[in-house]
Amino acid sequence: MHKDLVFKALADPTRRLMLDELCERKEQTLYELTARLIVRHEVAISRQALAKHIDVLEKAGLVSSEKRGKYRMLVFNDEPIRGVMNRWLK
Amino acid sequence: MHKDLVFKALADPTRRLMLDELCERKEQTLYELTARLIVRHEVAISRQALAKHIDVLEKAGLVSSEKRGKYRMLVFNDEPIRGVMNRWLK
DNA sequence: TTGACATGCAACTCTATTGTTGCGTATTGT
DNA sequence: ACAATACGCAACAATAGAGTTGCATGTCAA
Repeated sequence: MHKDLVFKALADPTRRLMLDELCERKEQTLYELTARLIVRHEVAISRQALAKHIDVLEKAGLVSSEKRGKYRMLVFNDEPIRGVMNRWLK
Repeated sequence: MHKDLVFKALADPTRRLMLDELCERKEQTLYELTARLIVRHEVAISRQALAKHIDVLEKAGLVSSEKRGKYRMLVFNDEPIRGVMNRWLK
């Protein structure tokens, strides 16, 4: 878990929204997540753009994915978030 | 305190180093900070570049500055950091 | 088997970010 | 007064980031 990647991943507001959504419903397909972001959060973005964001989140360890048939299941993981801010808090 | 700005500010490794240094010694001039980053942390960067980073940190509320004569005193503020990650932790 | 569907991959554009250089200004010590 | 010092401002270059489009691949249901 590289902290650089975690901070980078959290820097984008769309990715933070994706984490919000995945935190609420831990297991979703990329298709579900895309639909939810567009409908519920009014994110005007393409599926491919969201797939790129997922890659960034995955490299940071914040999301893990598993191929199930034609679906890609996404699972949120809060472990990288725990403790990254502690260095500045007394 | 806009969380967008906080996450953006924390996305850059040089800025995180600056926060580390300012967290350790709460009050420094921009000149002191520059010298310390170059000598102690081997950051190869110009004073102007660091001044820009300070602007970003200031807009995020992570650093406040005060003009004292020809010096610009920098003070670290951890308040924006507290609680920004809570949304994803149960 | 064939068509619809969910996803993967690659090239491209556009913009923001990071960094530099050069010059200007205000303050301080001698 | 004058030189050194600490900083501010603006223009520019280089890179990375976010998003799009187009097409390919693999899976499932009829």
